[in-house]
Parts: sequence; structure tokens; C-alpha cells
Amino acid sequence: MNKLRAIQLFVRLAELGSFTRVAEQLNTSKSVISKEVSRLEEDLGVRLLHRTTRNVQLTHAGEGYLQRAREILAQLEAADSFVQDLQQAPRGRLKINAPMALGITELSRMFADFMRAYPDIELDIHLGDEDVDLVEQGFDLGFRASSQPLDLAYVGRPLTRFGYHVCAAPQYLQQHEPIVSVDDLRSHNCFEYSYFKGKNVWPLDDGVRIGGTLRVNSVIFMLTAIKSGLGLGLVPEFLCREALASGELVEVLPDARKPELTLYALYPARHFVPARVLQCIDFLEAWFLRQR
Amino acid sequence: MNKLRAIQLFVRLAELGSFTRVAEQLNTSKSVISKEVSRLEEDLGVRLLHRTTRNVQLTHAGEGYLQRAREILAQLEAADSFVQDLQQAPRGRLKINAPMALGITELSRMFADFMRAYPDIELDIHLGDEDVDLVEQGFDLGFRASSQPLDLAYVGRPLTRFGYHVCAAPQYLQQHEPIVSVDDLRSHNCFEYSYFKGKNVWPLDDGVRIGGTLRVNSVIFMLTAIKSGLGLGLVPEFLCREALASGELVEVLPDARKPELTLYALYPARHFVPARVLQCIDFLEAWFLRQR
DNA sequence: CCTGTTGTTTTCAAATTGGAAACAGTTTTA
DNA sequence: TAAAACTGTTTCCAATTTGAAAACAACAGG
Repeated sequence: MNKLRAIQLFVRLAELGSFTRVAEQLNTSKSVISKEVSRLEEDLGVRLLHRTTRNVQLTHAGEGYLQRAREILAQLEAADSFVQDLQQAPRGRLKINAPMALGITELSRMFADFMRAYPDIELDIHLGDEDVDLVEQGFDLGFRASSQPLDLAYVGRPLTRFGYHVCAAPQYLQQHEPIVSVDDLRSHNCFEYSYFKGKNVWPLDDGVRIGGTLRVNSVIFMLTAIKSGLGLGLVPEFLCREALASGELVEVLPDARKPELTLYALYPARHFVPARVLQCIDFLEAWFLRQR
Repeated sequence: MNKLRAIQLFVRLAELGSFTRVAEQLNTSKSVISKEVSRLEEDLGVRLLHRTTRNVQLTHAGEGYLQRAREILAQLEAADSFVQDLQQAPRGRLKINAPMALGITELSRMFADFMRAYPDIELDIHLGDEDVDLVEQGFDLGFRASSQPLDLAYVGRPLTRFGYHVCAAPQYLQQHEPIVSVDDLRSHNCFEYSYFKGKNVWPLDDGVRIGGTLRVNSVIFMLTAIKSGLGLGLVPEFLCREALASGELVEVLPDARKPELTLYALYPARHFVPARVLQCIDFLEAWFLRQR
């Protein structure tokens, strides 16, 4: 038995309350979880959990062990960070979460530079636009674009600000009615981004309810559709900058009032923040300053 | 790599200053020690020891890690013995309060099993349906059936849920008017349980005021009267289950809405709850889970 | 330049592990 | 009431990892 892993599994299990979910979250089979936790119980000679087919609940012994196990794992992590931070060049693994669109544009260039600067740091980058809990999923760092301040459980550092543009292909604009006011959008094919907070109301001036033939959870996908001349989209600046410069896309309603978002780097407010995380954030801040 | 064992080996190694001696002391080969410690260093990305052919000495990082590692191992050991002490064949007396009806049915079987499992625990069981103050009377544990959450001065663990049935003897039903609706009960001989919260209003559908020739503070007594064909009673499921199965009693108005009660195990929210109490509750929970 | 001792590496049989599938329960659904 | 859908556990076997011995490399001391 790998006792340390068994303990980690037990803690996870206590949090999620289900063998199946732990297995899913760790991309392994539930038999592994079951066997390892059973072995831990056997090793201790104590039942830590009551199992039923519907849920798992801690025994009294399990509750006591959980509390101590958490502490021990935290201390071990701190010990590891301690020795790693003594090294001159930071090393270790950084698990990072970022929005898809941002990840494959700005951040891909940024992290290429980062890897050059810190060749001993392993990056584990998860791109996705679903809401994730950084702590629960073990992320060291996350990127969020927001117009409001952020969750207090995290430390957030503003990196840069960016806006949106309403974009269309020149071809589309030729073939359709001209757009001179925000209200004209109502009669156009405006694409909707599924995760967009305003849903089908674009925050132009006082807001305009739009409609169209495409609703998709990827701005990249949407951008391709726009470039093909199929419709209009509200696209983050960093995504359309190139296409606007080259003339492949044209900005519509450049003078309409549009919101500005701030891009934050977030990290869990732990007791011991590993040096590599802080170092990475310093790098981020410097990098984005240089870009402007 | 078994990290925990690697850490243990590292600590031993730092103490003995020699791979060979660690191997000897643990009755294993030195290759194991060498490989495992190397793997730990690799995992951390940090050299913990300077090796020469003559002796082993800690690096700066190694010293820091050693100190933390010792602490972690000590805490782990403490956690292990903590749960094991909880488990240790507990002894002593458990003073327990339970409702009469429950005590002479379910609980009598449950505690028979418990006594087999923990032969060193003395049980002092007080059955009774009066309201008692557990703390004042020195009870370690009490059982309460309730539809609402419980007094905050106690810690309560839900054990099982059960319902009620309106029961009568077949003989009684033959000799009296048929009962097809809740309201029909008004004209029947419905027995009243003195401690019942609703007094003479049975909580069927929207409630029905009943009356009859027996009012008694023992459901067992009442059950005997019902079996004799003298009248109807509102009886907890666990009490009439057998009689219903054997046909000795028949359920009346099975489709009427009836309340469901949760059976709780209660113990005073003291600072130090004796291990035997916690142990007993774990046993209870497991037992009732198994029953279902 | 041996000799004895150190830690590391190699080797390969033996033990352990991990995932799929079968299984035994239970709850939910139709 | 039967079927479907989950639960956690167990079984099975290929794949990996482990461990002890032996070979090896490095070095101190005679």
C-alpha cells in the first residue's frame, strides 16, 4: 500500500462522498480507490467510513483521522515547497486553468516565453470555460476575465484590460443591410456565446437583444463562422486584433459604448504559496506590461 | 515511489549516516534504500544528501526537510494511534435511555448484537417514554423518534426512518362498519397513546379527531388490545411489522398520508465524549444500515 | 597497488498494481 | 412490479514495479 496516496484518497473521498466521483476526478478506476482505502483501514485496523450503495459517511474515527490527515498533507506540501524554494531556479509543477479562447491566443505565446525562462517548471495547463473550483481541483493558478472584483477565497492580480468588438466579414456587410445604429443589430444574424453572462443581450450602449442562427460555447468556433461571412459576433479584442488589422474582418459600430473586462490571475489563498507560483505571477505581470 | 516510506528512510538515513547501516537495521538490501531516497530527491527536484564513499551528510535543503519530515511522521503516528485508541476494546458502563416500545423490539435485538461485539461494555438500559434530561440523569446515550430536528444541547445522529400504520384485528373489522375514509374513524373505537404529541388527533391526511375506550401510555399494551379485536390503533411500523406479515393484524387506510419519523441517537454535547459512546454510535449506524 | 568499504547500477524473479468486467446490493424509473 | 441505473466490492490477469543479490565504480588506508 502507498499509505500517503491512500490518505490523499481518503481525504478526497470524505470531501466528495463517493468512490465513483473520486475515481472520475482522478481519472482512474473506482476499484483502485476502493482497494487503497480498504487497505488503509486494514492497516489502521479501524473502519473510517460507513458504506452504503447510495453514499459514504465518516465514522467517528474517520472524522478524527480526516482532520489530522488534512493537516499532515498540508504540512507535507509545505515541506516540499520549502526545499524546492531553496533552489535558485524554481522547479516543480504548475497546474493552470484558463479560458479556452485566451489560452490558445495570448496565453500560448506568454507561456512559451515562460517555459523558456523557467525550463525546470513543468506546466499542466487545462483550458476550458466551465466554472471550476481551483482548490478542489488542485489548480495552482487560474485566469478569469471579469468586470467585477473576484471571490475572496482567492488572491487575484489584475494583469491587463481588454474590450470587445462587434466584428463581421466584409463580404457579410456587402450582402446585408448597413448597420448604423445599435438597434439595427436586431435584424442581423448575431451569434451567441453560450457562456456569456448577458446571454442574448449584447452590452452595447444600453444593451440590445440579439438573435441569430448560431449559439456555441467556443469563441474560436464563432470567429471562424464570422470570417466565413455568416454573421456578426461580439468578440474579445485579443481574438480579433489580427483579423481586424489584416482586413479579414471589419469592426461594426466602433463608437458604441462597450464594457471593458479585466483579466485576473487567481491563486488559492493558501498558507504556503510555493515560490514558483509567485514567480509565475511576477512573470505574468511583467509580460503583460511589456505587451502594452 | 512510496513517498512516505522514502521519507522514513531519509530520516533514518540522516540519523545513521550510512545507507548500509539503514539497510542492516531494516533487514533489507542497500539497493532499496539507495533507490528510494534517490527517487525522493528526484521527486522534490532537490538533493537532500551529499554522498561520499566514507559518509553521508545532509545538504542545507536536507536539513530543513529532515526537521519537517520528523514532525510529519510524528503527527502521522499520532493520527494512527488516535483512531486506534478509539477502536481499542472499550470498557466501562453505558447508561442508555430509550422509548419502551422501541427498546423491547428493534433495540433489544440490536443490543444483543452489540454485547456480542463489545463484551467488556456494561449496559445499563432504562426504557421509558417520559421526557428525561439525559445530562441531568447521567445518560450517555438516548434514543428519540422525531419528525423535527432536535435539541441543540445534544448531538444527534439519524439512524433510520419509520412510519406508522393504522392497525386492527381482522375480527374487529368483520364486526364493525367498514372503514374507507379517514373520517370513518370518528365512529370507531380508536385507542389513544398518552404520550402522543397530537393527543387525540391522529395525523392522517389533514388530521382526524378520534375517540375510544382506551387511553394508555404503552404502545405494547395497546397492541395487545388491538390484537384481541377490541379496537384500532396508530402503531409504529417496527411494532406491527410482524403481526401484519402474519395476518394477525390488518392495516386500515394504507393510502392515507401519515407522518414519517426519524429515529435519532442522542448524546450530550460534552467536550470529551468517551470513546465507548462514539464507538457505540458507529455500531448503531452500521447496524441500522445493514438492516435496510 | 592491493584491500576493504562505501553507494550505485544492473538483473531478473517475485510481488504488487491497475483497469475491465463481473458481481451483489440498493434506489430509481417506467 | 419489473427493469434499469447506480453504488462499492471482488475477481482476474496483463503490466508494471519492487527487491535482493551480484556486479560495479569510487575512494581511503595500509
